[in-house]
Amino acid sequence: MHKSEEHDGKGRQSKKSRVTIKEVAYALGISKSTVSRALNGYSDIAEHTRLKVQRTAQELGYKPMIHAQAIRTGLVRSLGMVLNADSHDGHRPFLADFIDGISRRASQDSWTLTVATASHALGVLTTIKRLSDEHTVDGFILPRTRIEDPRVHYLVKAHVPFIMFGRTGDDTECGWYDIDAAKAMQEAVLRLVGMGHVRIGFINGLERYMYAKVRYEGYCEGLKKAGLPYEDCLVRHDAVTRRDGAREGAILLDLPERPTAIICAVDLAALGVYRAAHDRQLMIGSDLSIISYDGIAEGEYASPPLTSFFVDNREAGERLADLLIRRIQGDAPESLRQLGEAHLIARASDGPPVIRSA
Amino acid sequence: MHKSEEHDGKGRQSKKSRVTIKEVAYALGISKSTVSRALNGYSDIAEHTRLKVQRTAQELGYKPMIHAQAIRTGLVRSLGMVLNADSHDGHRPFLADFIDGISRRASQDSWTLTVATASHALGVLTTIKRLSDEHTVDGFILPRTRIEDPRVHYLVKAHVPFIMFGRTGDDTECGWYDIDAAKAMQEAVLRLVGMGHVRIGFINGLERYMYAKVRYEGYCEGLKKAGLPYEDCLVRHDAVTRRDGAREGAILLDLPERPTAIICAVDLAALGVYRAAHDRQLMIGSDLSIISYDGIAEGEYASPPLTSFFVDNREAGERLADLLIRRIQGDAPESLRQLGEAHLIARASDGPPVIRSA
DNA sequence: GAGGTTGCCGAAACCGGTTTCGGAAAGCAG
DNA sequence: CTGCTTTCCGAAACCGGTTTCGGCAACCTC
Repeated sequence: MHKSEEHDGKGRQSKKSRVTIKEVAYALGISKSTVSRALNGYSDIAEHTRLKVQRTAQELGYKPMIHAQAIRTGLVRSLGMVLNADSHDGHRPFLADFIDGISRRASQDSWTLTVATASHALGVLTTIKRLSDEHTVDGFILPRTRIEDPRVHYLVKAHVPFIMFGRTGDDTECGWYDIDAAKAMQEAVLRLVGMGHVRIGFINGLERYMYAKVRYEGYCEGLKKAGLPYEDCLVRHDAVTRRDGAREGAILLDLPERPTAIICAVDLAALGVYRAAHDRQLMIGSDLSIISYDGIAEGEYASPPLTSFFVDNREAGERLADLLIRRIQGDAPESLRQLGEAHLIARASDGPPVIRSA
Repeated sequence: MHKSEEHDGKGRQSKKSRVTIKEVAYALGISKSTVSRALNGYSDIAEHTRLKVQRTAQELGYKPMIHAQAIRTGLVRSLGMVLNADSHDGHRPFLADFIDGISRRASQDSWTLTVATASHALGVLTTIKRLSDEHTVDGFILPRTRIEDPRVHYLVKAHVPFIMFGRTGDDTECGWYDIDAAKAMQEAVLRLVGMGHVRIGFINGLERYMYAKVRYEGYCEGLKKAGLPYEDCLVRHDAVTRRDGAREGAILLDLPERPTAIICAVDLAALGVYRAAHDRQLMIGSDLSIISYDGIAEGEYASPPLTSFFVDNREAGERLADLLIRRIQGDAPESLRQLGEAHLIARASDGPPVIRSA
C-alpha cells in the first residue's frame, strides 16, 4: 500500500540491485564457488586467479551481503550489548565513551556493535535471549556485572560467547576485563593516612554489584595495611547519585566523632558529599578530605576540583570488544581475562586534616 | 584449530542446534512453506492450522533466524548510526540518552540499533557505505547534520533510507526530527530584554553545523522582535567546549561597551563563560546574565545554576527511531518531519542587569 | 609410457528461511 | 451429477552466499 513508487517493470521498490557473487562469476566466466573461495583465501585457488577475482570484485563494487554469509558460516560479525534503561543515572555517564570504545575496536575488523535497551532487569534477560535466538549478534558484552548475575547464568548454559566488564561471583567459563578498583581504593586509604588522617569513612555504591564488593575490599585492605581499625559506623552503602551521596555523607559527618576524610566509590556520590559538607560549613580539602573513583568530567570543575581515580572507559570498551571477538573465534574464556588500572588524578579535594577545635 | 571441543559425532563445535522451521514442520507433519506462511499471517492458511503452528512453534522455542529471513525479504530490522569519534567532547554528553532513546524505541518492535565508529569525517562516509553495501542495516540515523552534508548526498543518491537529527541545507527527499532551537534562542533574547537588557551577546557553536545556523537565526529574530539593533561585535562563533567558551566570553567581556547578557548556543561554552566572568570579578546573574542551550546535567550544579533550554535527547532518539522505521517501511520522506521543543529551565544565571558605575 | 600425485576448478548440495505456482478437496450453482 | 469457484496446502524455486566432492590436466616418478 505504501511502498512509494512501484514502477511496473522495475520489480519491487527501487530495488537497489546490489552486485552479487553470481555477477562477478559471470563477468569472469568462472563459477561462483571459485569466486567465493578466491575471496575467502582458500589455498586451492591459483594465485593469478585469486588476483583476477579480487580485482574484478573491486571494480564491480562487490561486497558480500553479510547475512547471506551468516546463514552458512553462523557469524554475523556483530557484538551485542543490552542496556538496562531504568538503571539510575549514576551509571550513565560512562556510557558514551564506553560505546565509542567498543564500536571503534569492532569497526577496525569490520565488526559492528548492536545495542538494545530493556526497561528492567528481567527485560534485559529476555532481550539477550531474543538476540541470541534470532542470532542477531555473535556474542555479548555485559556491563555492570552483579555478584549473582542471571545474564551470566543464562549465557554460560546456552553456550553463547560473552565477556564481562567486571567480574562476578563465580568466574568459571567467564572472560572479563576489569579495572583494579581494589588497588585504587587501597591507594586512596594509604594516601590519606600518609597525610595524617586516621578516621576515614567509606561510601560505597550499590551492594549487589560486583564493583561495590571489590572497592569495599580495597578499602578494608588499605586500612589493614595502614594498621588502622575497621569501624562499621564509618561505612555506608548504596550511594550512586548526588542525592545519595549527600544523604550518606550527612550521616557520616553528623557522627559524634566524624571522619576527617571520606572515600567514595562513585564520583557522583562524592559530589553529593560536597553538598553535605557545604551545609555544615566544612571546607573540603582541609576540614574534610574526599577521594573518589570514576574520573568523570564534572569532578574537574567542581569546587574544589575533585581528587579521583580516573577510569578510561573508552579503553575498557576497546579491550572488551577485542576479548569478545577472540572469544567468538574460539579462544577459551580462561585465557581472556585482563585487569586494567585506574589512575589517580590528584586535585584539591584532599589534603592534611586540620585540627579544628585547637 | 581452536574451536574448543570437537566431539566427533556431534557435528562441528558445540553446535547450539537452533530449532529450525523444518523441525517445526516435521513435528506437525506439514510442509515448511505452510509453517512460514502461517507464522507470517498469510490469508491462505486456515485459522486452525495457524493456531496449531503458532502453538507448536512456541513450544519448540522456534525463533526464525533473522538473517535467513533477511536474505529473501531484504530486511534485517536494524537501524544504523555511525559516530564520528574525533568529534570534540562538546558533542558527546548527549549521546548516552540519545542512544538509549533510539534503541528503546527500536526494541519495542524487535528492531535493533547498530552503532559503528569512524575516526574522522571521511571514515564516517566509508563506514556508512560499508554498512549499506553489506546490508548490515536497513537505514541510518544521522546525528549532527551539517549544512552541506556528504552523508546526505550519498544516501539520497544511493536510495538508502535515513532520517536526520536536525535539518540540512537542502531538505529534498529528507526526513528529519529537529528541535526548534530558533524559537528557544528567540525566547532567550526576549526574556533578557524583558529583564531590561539591551546589549546581548551571542556565542554560537560550530558554524558548519546546521544547528548553529538555526540558533543564530533565532538570536537575530529575537533582536528584531525586540527592536534591538544587531551588532556584529557582540557575536562570536565556534565555541563548544569550556575552553572555547572562556576564550570567546573573554573577548565579549573585554569589549569597551561590554554586553550585560550573553546567550550561548551550547551549555559547555556557557560554563566556560562562567570562568571568564569569574576572572573579571563579574557576578553571574547580576553583573552578567547567561542563558544557554542543551540542558546538560552539569548546568544544574554550576554556581550559580545555569539557566538553559533543556533538550530531551532520549525523546529525540525515540522519535528518530520511529521515523526511520516508517521510512524503511516505505513512507515518503516528506511526510516524516517533526519539530520538537526545547524547554526553558530558569535557574539563577540570569536576572535584571545591575547598574555598575552608578 | 604407465601409474600415482598434485594443483586447480566446477557442479551441486546446503544453510534457513520466503514466495510462487499449481493442484486436490470442498463447496456451490444449476 | 456436472462444472465452476474457493479454500487450503505442498512442491519446488529462490535468495546470496559457502562448502563438499570429485574430476580433469599437468606434473612426477620409475
